[in-house]
Amino acid sequence: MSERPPREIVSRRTRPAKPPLSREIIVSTALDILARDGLSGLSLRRVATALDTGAASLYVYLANLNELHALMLDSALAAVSMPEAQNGSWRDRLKSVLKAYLRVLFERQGLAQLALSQIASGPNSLRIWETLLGLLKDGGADDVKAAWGLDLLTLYVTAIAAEQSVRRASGEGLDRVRTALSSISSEEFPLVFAARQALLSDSDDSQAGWGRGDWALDVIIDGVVGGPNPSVTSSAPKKRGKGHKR
Amino acid sequence: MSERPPREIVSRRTRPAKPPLSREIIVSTALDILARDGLSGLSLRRVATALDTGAASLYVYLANLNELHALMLDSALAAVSMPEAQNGSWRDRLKSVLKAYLRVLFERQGLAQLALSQIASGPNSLRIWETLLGLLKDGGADDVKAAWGLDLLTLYVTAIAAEQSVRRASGEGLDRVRTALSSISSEEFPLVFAARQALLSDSDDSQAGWGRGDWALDVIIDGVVGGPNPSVTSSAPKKRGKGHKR
DNA sequence: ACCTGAACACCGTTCAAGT
DNA sequence: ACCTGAACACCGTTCAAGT
Repeated sequence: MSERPPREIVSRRTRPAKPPLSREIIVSTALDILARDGLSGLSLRRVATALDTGAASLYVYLANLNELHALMLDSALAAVSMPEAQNGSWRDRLKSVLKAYLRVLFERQGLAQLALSQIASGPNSLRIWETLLGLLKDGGADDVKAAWGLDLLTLYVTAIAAEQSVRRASGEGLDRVRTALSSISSEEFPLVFAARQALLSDSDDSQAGWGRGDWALDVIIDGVVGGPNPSVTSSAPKKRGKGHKR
Repeated sequence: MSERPPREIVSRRTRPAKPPLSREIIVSTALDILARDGLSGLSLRRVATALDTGAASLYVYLANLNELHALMLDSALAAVSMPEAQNGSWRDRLKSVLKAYLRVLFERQGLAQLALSQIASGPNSLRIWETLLGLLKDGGADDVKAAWGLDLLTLYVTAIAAEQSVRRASGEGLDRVRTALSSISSEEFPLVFAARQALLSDSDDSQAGWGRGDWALDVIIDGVVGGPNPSVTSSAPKKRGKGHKR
């Protein structure tokens, strides 16, 4: 009778039926971890732990860590909102998409780094590409120019976001520059010395790295839309007004 | 007499006096490993092994892996050659420096990734900055524009190099895009479908990602030098020739 | 001061074994 | 088919101990 102690009765509720694993759950859990701990805090083991399983279990749904990264990126890009059909000029709409893109990369620590090493090519990326190509063509770019412009603009936005969020994460980076700049001799590097204010202001317009970024977008858009072959307006960003020679 | 076996005589040459450790030796060894095995093959442990010591020994010379990365980057940038004083126009010289920069980042697997996460700020970076600022001012940029332009141009070059070398390393990335693009429905994404040729050609001009890159540099340079405030020539890349109104 | 081995707390990935 | 634990071959960094 007392051979074995009475069975311990444990409600199943204590450890509720785990939701079955799935790509989606894995990806969204990974994005949560990314948001909380940054890229360096993200690992398959941690994702697995958060899902109350072992790392090996994830390999049923993922080929490897790299694939998880790609899926995370595309999933996050779902949040890039497209402009309403006819809100403002093509240029305003183009910039608004690019800013939305930047904002998404910026909001999640480390997402931009993923974007740089991935070339997002999932469905959400395609949706963004389609929109950007359309807007560039609205601006007068031909097929080739639009394609190059798409690449240049997204690369730029991604690089901006990556540069700044890496610094946010590692901290040191910016300090290193600051000290390097503050200890410069005006004789050895006169121009750098003179420009050190402006050079530091780059990363200072905190929030979204904007202001300078807005200028840069205009610069690039102008170059893409106007450009080498003599066609279309080749005007400067805000208002140049004079030349629309053909 | 025969208590102990005769002392084994080993020439010191067999394991020659190790050269003393130093930052320089550590950095150059690390760069060798980077060149051979790429960024993913670089670790403090491997550097230590190559130097015939233990990883812990490196901490006398380095605060951490991050510092090693920064030192490696600046050391590699020593190879960026500056243009001879008066070879060609400021624009040609500017582009030649940027291309030299790109070439260096491109030659060593993984160096570009370091550059993105570091903001090179060692002596060699400063030398490059100084040169670029001078050339931009030669082109008519004011202080602020030159500083922004410096940042925009180096960021672009770094991003180009990083994007392509990551792909070279991970292989998968580009294939993923290729398959994604080839299976696109012309109904869902008509513009992407139409542009798929041009989109893929990006990364195809292998060697240095040039051609398209040359165009992009001109676009950016034009934007920086000409620009929002009405001054200077606001001309398109190759030859616009007409306006040098001031 | 410099170097070392061992330890700590992690990684991604594979594999045999369970259900 | 899906999940698991254990193992493999790695990491960066710290620390007590040696010279």
